[in-house]
Amino acid sequence: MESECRCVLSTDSFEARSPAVTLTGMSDLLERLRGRGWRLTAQRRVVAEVLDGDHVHLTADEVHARAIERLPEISRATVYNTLGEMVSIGEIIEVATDGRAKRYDPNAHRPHQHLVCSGCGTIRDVRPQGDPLAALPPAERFGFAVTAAEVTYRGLCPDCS
Amino acid sequence: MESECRCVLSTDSFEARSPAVTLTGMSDLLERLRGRGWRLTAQRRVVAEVLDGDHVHLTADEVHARAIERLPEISRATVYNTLGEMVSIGEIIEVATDGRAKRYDPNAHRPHQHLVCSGCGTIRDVRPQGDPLAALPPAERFGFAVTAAEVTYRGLCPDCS
DNA sequence: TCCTAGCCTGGACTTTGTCCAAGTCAAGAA
DNA sequence: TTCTTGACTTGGACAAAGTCCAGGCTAGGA
Repeated sequence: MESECRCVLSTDSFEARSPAVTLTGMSDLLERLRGRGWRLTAQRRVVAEVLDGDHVHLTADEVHARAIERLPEISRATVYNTLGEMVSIGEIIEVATDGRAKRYDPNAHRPHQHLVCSGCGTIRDVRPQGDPLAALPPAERFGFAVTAAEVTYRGLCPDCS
Repeated sequence: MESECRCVLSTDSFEARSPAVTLTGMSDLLERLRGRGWRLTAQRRVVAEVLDGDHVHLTADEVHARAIERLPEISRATVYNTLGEMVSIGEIIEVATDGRAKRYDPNAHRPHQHLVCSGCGTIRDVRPQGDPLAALPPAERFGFAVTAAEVTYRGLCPDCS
């Protein structure tokens, strides 16, 4: 279901490794965090590493479980705090596709929507054509200042259908 | 967090409709439930009554609170069970707009989307133009059999902006 | 009126998320 | 390099939302 990320490197090796495509995004993230005056702790580094990749939509608990593999003493509270902070500064996106646990999407700097499998829950990032906001006529806005539209497409993935 | 917002007048005043319309919808629902072989208990009747109306998006707890006013001994478990059953047979819709408690929307037989105030949480039913599904090109479907698209518009309501 | 499958109840339990006091440490200053 | 300090982390308690279950109740058919 969840895309298994093969980039399981140690915390230390992380910033020293070659600039592979997936890593660029992460270095950018860590640099941006430092630029905001964040202290770069091992915990924050690990949370950022765990969230690296495309089509990554982990719950806080999943992030914690993967973080523990690299940094066994990291606490649940720290994972929640770090995720919350990253969301509040717009570095990652909170996704609520099922009314259960929130999921966290590191792909915050490229506008996209989500395609969810009704069978297994797999989520893919997708880019529909046009601007979904444009489909809402003024008469249907009830005086709201509408600024965003989130679309969740649903269906069965190849494995479930 | 729930609406301090005065733009949510009473449910009834909104579309200036006649009371008859409302009641018809409810009778229909109860009739449909009976038609499915449901035993019509006082508890189910009360849950259906509480959910009646336009732009109604209550949490399970809110449904329970209102149900208790009419039937003090109704239990939380019964409310959850009844809501779950109504959702599973398609008579009401589950809405997850904020990653907190699910909300329940009785307007299941008219296709619509939701407009949510980022300030106070108020939710309105809206009808965008066109079919949002059509905006997702085959190349972006990853082999999924896509069957539905849920759109959540966000912005500030007149009172919050 | 009686019977019984289906429904309801209260409470225990799980999952998800928040809060806090006390200890730890990253990074700038000396 | 060492020191200092305020930001960060920890573990545990707590809260909110939802699920499960044994036992009692009842709608509706016989």
